[in-house]
Amino acid sequence: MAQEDGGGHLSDAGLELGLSLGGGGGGTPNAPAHRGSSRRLSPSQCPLEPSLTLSMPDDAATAAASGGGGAAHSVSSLSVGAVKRERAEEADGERVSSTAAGRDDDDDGSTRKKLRLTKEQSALLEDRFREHSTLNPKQKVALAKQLNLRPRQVEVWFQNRRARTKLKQTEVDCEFLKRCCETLTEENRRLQRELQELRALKFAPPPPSPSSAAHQPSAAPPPFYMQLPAATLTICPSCERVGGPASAAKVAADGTKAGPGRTSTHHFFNPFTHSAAC
DNA sequence: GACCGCGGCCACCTTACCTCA
DNA sequence: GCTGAGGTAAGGTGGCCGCGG
Repeated sequence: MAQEDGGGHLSDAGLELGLSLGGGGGGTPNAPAHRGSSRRLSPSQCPLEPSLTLSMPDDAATAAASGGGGAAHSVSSLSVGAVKRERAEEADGERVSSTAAGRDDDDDGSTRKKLRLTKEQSALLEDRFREHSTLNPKQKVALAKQLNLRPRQVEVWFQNRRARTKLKQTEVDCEFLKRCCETLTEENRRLQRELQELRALKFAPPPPSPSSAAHQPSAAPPPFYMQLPAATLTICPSCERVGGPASAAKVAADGTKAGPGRTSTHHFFNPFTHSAAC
């Protein structure tokens, strides 16, 4: 699939994330086709429902180097399906370690004890996460051994860490979209005012001198789309026009574009939903 | 080659526990 | 000491993919 990050790499506390708007994806050491690493966020996660997808950094190269893909499957994994085995073994007393919080002998099996990772363990896990947001089974086992934890704990930590990162990223994205929305609203208001002024001018008596007709909106700030990064101006897939607010503004200004049967021809390709209102 | 079952991994949601104000 | 909020380890579930029969 060889998906690329859609751009917008944001750094979050040193964590590089690929923010893929709509078609993103990356690579994981374990997944040859990078399955599941780029998922649509549920609407509940973002009130603006931009249908964002987030992707983790592309680790394809390192995956190849570290025996990812098929090789990863050859290593006996200790996850989910194996977790049951692992837990059964643990129930039999074959605990690797749960000494992280100094509570290693208090488990009667009925109550769930919360173990806290030590600072050193957390720091090392963070380091590894910065390198790769996912682990292949070999790395997992090695790291678990190094940290004196169970592989399952390392796996869970990475899962939770990814979730936290994604949540944080979602908040950032929502904030960005909110600002976009506000700016566009303001821009729309400004254009409406400008349109009203131009209409008033049209029906007004001709000006005595050209200089007085210089009712230039040049004092106005540059349109919003001029302030947008280039990545937000995308090509509409259906009509292959440059999308984004620029096209919408162009169409709005050029009334001839709207035919009899087409009330509005907005070539505003929304990069978040991949839907062009053409 | 298509189909099916299985194992593995992941995202996502939820729960339970811990810490702190 | 009690309480509520926030953080986080861990449990559970469903989906996707690769592999082998």
